[in-house]
Amino acid sequence: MTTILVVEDQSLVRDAIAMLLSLEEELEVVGKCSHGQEAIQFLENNPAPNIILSDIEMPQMGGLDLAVHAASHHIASHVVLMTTFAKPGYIKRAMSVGVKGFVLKESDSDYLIACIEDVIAGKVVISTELALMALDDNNPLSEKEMSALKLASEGMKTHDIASALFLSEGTVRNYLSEAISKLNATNRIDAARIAQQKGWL
Amino acid sequence: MTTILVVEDQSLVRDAIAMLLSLEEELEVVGKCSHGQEAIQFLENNPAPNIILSDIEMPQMGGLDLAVHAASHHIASHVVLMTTFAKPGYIKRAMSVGVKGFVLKESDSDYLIACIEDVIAGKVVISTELALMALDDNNPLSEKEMSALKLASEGMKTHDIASALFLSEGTVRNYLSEAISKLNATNRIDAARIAQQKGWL
DNA sequence: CCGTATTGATGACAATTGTCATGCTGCATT
DNA sequence: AATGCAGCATGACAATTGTCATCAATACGG
Repeated sequence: MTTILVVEDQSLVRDAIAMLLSLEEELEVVGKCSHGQEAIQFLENNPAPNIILSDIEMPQMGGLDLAVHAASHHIASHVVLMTTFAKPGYIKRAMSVGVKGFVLKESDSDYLIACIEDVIAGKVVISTELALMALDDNNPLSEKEMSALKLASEGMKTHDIASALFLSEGTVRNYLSEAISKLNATNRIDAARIAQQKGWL
Repeated sequence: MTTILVVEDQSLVRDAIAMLLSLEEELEVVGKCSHGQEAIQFLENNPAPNIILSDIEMPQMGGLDLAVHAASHHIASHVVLMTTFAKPGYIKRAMSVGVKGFVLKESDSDYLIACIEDVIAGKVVISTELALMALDDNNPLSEKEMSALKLASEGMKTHDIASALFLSEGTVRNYLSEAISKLNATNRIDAARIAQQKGWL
């Protein structure tokens, strides 16, 4: 019997997927959480499930951060992530964090179940389409540029970004300028949009 | 027996919800479509189901347009819409188009099933929370301000926005300034973020 | 018909943002 | 050691963006 923890913020979807999985003979849903924080709570108070099936984009804490937590706390669960959008950056980050499976919500339910079985059997599952996309994903931004752009996308002014990153305003403006030019954007808003779309923030 | 057509673009979610519903004794899923166009095809070639359960945001054709089609073609189905975010504008439009139920994906599966039963029983179902939200939908932005903000959020420069809206640059800057102040934002990025979050763009 | 809000539109001015030239590392190549 | 290269950091300057006072046009109530 394979035990599964389902993490997904929309309860309708969470319930539906949990139901779908529990109809399978060899699968058992042992927990349902609505975001990463809740999942961590669950993991602290319960034996590790065989599979943690989590959405990526969630309020509070997303699936990638949950995977990081699981890895760093030596939790013996395989992590499988689901996502609506195929953002190359997500895939790379997921792989580097030891995620075992990556499923698009566009794919159908049979695929999800097959994926879980394969992961239990020791495989790492990711659709070829996604793998290719992750390969030619050459994020040109440096760490600093990304962090500056991230803060800018949240509406912070140059001055605030500068003090948050312990830099002078000029430096921040330079990073953003670099990002704008590397992404062929017209301004920081545009740059942030492009980077977010690729999953780089 | 109540017959249902499920319309939702993410197949994983579509399959899961269809499964969830068909576990109920008195419900029968007679069709699954991935967007409005497909649903219209289905309706042309099949008897009208009792319920059309559709997502709102979909590629090709969304749930609101599907509801319009159903109403104007005198299709004897009750339309129930699902949505991720509670955007007041959606609710108002849905009601004016004769939609019988409105369910957030945040709500749980029992609620969805209860909602379907109530709609079949002749009621119009919308959670109090949503109804109130639609009522005090105090969007402080004017049409012009919204359109300017929308374009700004896509990374356009003042100059481009001005020519797109046939205004002078000064006017555009003024609209954006108004929007920034009304939303207590620090700059246009921040304002766009806030407005988007409220579903005003 | 007249005051008086309200809304749309604008430019002057101030503040913020974007670009660029310039040093300064450290690191891999030659 | 010398060279080239990438990232980091900065300030000067130019361009864009935000604020504000102002002026029409329209609407409303007396």
